[in-house]
Amino acid sequence: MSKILIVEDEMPIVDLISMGLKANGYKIDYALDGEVGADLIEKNHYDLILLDIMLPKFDGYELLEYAKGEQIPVIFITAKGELKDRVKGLNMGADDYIVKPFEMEELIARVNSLLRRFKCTISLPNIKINTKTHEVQKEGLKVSLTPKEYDLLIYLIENAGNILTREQILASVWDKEMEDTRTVDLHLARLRKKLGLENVIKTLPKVGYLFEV
Amino acid sequence: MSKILIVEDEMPIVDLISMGLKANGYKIDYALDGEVGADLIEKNHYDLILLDIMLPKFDGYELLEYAKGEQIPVIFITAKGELKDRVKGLNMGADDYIVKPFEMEELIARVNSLLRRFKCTISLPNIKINTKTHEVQKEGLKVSLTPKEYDLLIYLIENAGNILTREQILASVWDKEMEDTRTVDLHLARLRKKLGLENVIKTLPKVGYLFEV
DNA sequence: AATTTTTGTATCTAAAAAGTATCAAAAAAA
DNA sequence: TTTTTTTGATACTTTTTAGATACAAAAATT
Repeated sequence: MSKILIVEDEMPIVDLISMGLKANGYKIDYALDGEVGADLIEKNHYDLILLDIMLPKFDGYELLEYAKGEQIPVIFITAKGELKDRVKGLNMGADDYIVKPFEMEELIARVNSLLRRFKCTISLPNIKINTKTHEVQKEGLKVSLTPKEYDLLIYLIENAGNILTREQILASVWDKEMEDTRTVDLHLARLRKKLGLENVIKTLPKVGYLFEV
Repeated sequence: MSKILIVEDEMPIVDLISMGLKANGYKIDYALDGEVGADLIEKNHYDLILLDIMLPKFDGYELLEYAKGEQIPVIFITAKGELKDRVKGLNMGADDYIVKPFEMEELIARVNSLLRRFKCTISLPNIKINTKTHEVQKEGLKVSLTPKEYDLLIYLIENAGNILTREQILASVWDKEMEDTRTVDLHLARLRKKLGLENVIKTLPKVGYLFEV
């Protein structure tokens, strides 16, 4: 389920958008000003941001810059007539815009389309994964993973926040029963090393592993 | 995603066009005069050029000639009434024209249509393919591909950016089921060699191949 | 603190996969 | 038909990957 952040200072509009998107299966957070927005972006992972330009605290452009730094797709919300804003927004890297007042259908269509355009990438702090090409980047640099490593990584991410026993991992990634070798440990070690995940993949002694979110 | 070059000296118009096209998923570069335009064409690969006739440095016609040398489709932007220009432009090989001031919808429709129409030539960095005659050029020089090689190349391009397993390739290009020979590898190797695609067609061990975009 | 258990990791080898040269069959062209 | 071109099978080489083992380090237990 994709998570969307709405940054918009008019609560009625937030409600409206939020309602429409929730009905379409999206998970919504919102911020009423830029500061809270930046904060939320930093603390959470969003798949898309809906951004009003006219914001209290700091304006939409700053937030846009921030969001693009995180490579999150952004749809700009602009008032009618604010052509300048739209141009500036798109030039700064916004991926689409929508003009107030807008139809909910249109918004949803644009959100769906943009997510489709973007969704082939999983982003974690420092790490980016292109699920289409299996390309993995660490701090912008390509890291080449073997298929097993890649599978393991995806499995860990899918189960991020859950404790995984070696048996579970072995069963899911290797399709094997109980084994009494260091295989799982070994591959986890390689992942940790290659991607600098020493502090993200936690070892729970006598229990298993945990990919922290 | 197609890349479009706008060559136009009035920034507001550039902004306007740029905005409209970006929102439709095109990637945009622009040049404010003919010199920069020629430069960009030389350095990058564009799928289409939007070209104003009245340009500083050298005029649109020169640039048009240059663009047509590269076989890139061109839409001319003309001011109202300049019938002469339109005729001249079309005679010189422009593929379409649009009259200022124009509706964004119209421009987008024309761009879409022209790109569709021109799709009989596929251009990649260094490589040009005429899908009508099946002629393939590498750095301007004809490279003769066998039918299988050609089919394979087209298939790869159509699926550029996606991982293709040997099974998929075999199924699509050979219309065969699972095989346990080096056939696919062999043909890939021949393509790589003939077209210098060693670094474009990636091998993903244990997975398949990837034509990088 | 000493011991035991568990986990981390370096090294090495087997095996799997991919690259490629060669050659013969099949298809197309002459 | 003969010749040429295209296709693909085979065999061999090189590269990559997976995983076992052994030992070190860390954690848990006594």
